[in-house]
Amino acid sequence: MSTIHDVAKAAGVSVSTVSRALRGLDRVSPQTRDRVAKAALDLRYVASPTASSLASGRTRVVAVVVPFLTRWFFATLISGIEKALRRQGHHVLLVDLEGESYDSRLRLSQDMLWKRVDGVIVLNTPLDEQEQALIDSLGLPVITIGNRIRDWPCVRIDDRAAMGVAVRHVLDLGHTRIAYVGAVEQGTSMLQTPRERAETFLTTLAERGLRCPPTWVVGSDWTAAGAARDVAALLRARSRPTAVVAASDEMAFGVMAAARRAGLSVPGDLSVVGIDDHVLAEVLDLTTVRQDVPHQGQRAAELLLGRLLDGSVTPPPGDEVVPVQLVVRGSTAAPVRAARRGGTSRAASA
Amino acid sequence: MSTIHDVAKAAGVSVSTVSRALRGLDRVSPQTRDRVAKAALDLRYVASPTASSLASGRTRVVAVVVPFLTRWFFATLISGIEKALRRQGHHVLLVDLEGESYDSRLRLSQDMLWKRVDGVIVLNTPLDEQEQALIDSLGLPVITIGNRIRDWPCVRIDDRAAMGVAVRHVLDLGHTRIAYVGAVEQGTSMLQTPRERAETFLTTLAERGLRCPPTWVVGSDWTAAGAARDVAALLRARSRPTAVVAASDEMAFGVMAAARRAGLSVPGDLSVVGIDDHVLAEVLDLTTVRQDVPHQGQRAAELLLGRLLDGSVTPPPGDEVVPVQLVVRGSTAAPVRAARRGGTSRAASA
DNA sequence: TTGAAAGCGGTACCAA
DNA sequence: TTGGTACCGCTTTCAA
Repeated sequence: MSTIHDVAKAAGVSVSTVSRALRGLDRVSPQTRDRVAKAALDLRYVASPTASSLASGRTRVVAVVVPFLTRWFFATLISGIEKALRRQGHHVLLVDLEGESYDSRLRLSQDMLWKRVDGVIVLNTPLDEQEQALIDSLGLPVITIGNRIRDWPCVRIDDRAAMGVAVRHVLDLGHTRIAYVGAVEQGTSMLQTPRERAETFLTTLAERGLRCPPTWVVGSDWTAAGAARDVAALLRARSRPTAVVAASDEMAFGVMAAARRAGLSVPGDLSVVGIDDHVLAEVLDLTTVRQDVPHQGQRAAELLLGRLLDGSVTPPPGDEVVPVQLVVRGSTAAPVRAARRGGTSRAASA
Repeated sequence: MSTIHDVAKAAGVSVSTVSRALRGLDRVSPQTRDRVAKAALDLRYVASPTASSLASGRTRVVAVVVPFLTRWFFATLISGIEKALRRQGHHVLLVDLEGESYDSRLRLSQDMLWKRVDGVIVLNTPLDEQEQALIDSLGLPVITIGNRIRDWPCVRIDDRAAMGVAVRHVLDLGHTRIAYVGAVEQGTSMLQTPRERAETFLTTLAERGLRCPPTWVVGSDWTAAGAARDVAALLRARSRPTAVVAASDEMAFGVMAAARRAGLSVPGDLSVVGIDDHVLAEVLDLTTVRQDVPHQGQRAAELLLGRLLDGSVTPPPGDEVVPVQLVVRGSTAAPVRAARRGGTSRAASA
């Protein structure tokens, strides 16, 4: 492949001129610019990103830090980020923190970032003090998504508002016996989303003068399979809820599956509502609170690029909160009278 | 941050020695090595990857080319790749080819790869001649996953065998009225997987002396929602199949949803089988043919690393074919007698 | 076993 | 508007 020197020679100018001309800087005459452009094209010249990076100190690469990426939510975010970055000639370096076990994730280390990226986007991951200090010491700008970390700009939905919408939806349908899936033991996770959603579930019930027995607030690993396991007992109990609010659509899928296995029909015997509008929510006919995931990725990328491309761009004053919207589908309905009896009305299908 | 010169000064040696010592090359005395290591540690020195790349010509970055990454299959592959690469100090640069519309994907271009990565892993994407020539001219080693491209090593399952297993499963249950979802119009896609699975569906039926009416082989965009749309008419017809074979689990989910909407029970009125063992397959109780997706990503990464780390490693002789396995769950059962009547037994839930 | 020095391929400052 | 030329920070001969 050809270098900048080849282009300079072919165009009959110096390498400095080639560099300026190709990057669109001013102080290059139109004729010169054309000549250089033509020479570059002829030689199929593309500047070595590694050389430019070394010389300029900018890599045009952004690290996207994810707790794991096999989940629809993260993959979709990344897709949105990638597209927005690419539009500005930037690239995504994936940093997957998923460790061997569920809780032991990898730690962000210097060699993942140092001189490798110009900025960082952190997806729904709480970073510890050391990791935050590392990023600071490297002088990297950061945007977070979903989970706030100190004063770094954050793109997110209002988790409390979203949960409020979900809960009020089933309340408005007339439900009073409502369970919750997605609670996380206090201190187990530093994530705001599980905590805020769970809290809001309880406070929203309280606003209507309702209370929920502790056993009806069940923890979960936030997977569909986990949620199905976790609510199974609840649904087979003599006294069972008429509605389940899940903190995410994936868990809601698990709840619907568990209901079916317990011989309960949805929404006849049990209403189920989630949050996200997962790609499968429509086909599985799940009522949910939609959030625009690709958009959040895009916005995070744009905010970061704003700082990267124009250092003078002031960091946005507060978080960027993206609106949510209730999407009513077939998994919720008004409760049937006398729903207090056990759920044994119909045989399970399997 | 400190540079190699700082370390050299601190250790009282030359930069060349630091370079050798830190990279574990021989011809460095143990004492010197220790001294350098200590100095590097003290200074929190991490070599600038951009500088090493420029000097060495190696970036320790691998491009992972995906048609889109919001699908479980791709996200899971990437996760497997990332972990395997990281173990060897390599990184993933994401190249998402998803374009604005479904068919108009981005083309691989020189500036995505040139001097940016040491190798390429292509996930289930057919590259055109130009793109192949580009990679050749850049001298990059390539591993493909799922879809074979010329003689580049490919990690994949045997699509024909997998489909054979799925079809024979429903045949063995006694089904004779079997439909298929996931056909792709000839020439529309250069992908081998859709073609081979569809072909094998038909030939496997033929082996048992069965034939399938053309209208029972339905095309699809390979999404759950698409499949649900595409089979809806089929399931409401007077004369309907007792089983549907879907070319992927996501489509199978769509078929199950469509069945439910048509008032058909699964597997009572309709058996459904897919391929993949999607993360949601278990909870949705779908019978499927499992493939180990993370493993395929891992193997592809390992094959590539073999060539990257030791140029003398001979490229593997043929494709690396990963085994599949039938996983029988609750979505398949023997057909009920007189299943020929229309599906109107039960009201849809929504 | 160690050190000196010439690149790697650009960028950016300064002079012309 | 252009060209000359020090770097950017590390790798890699080649000598010592």
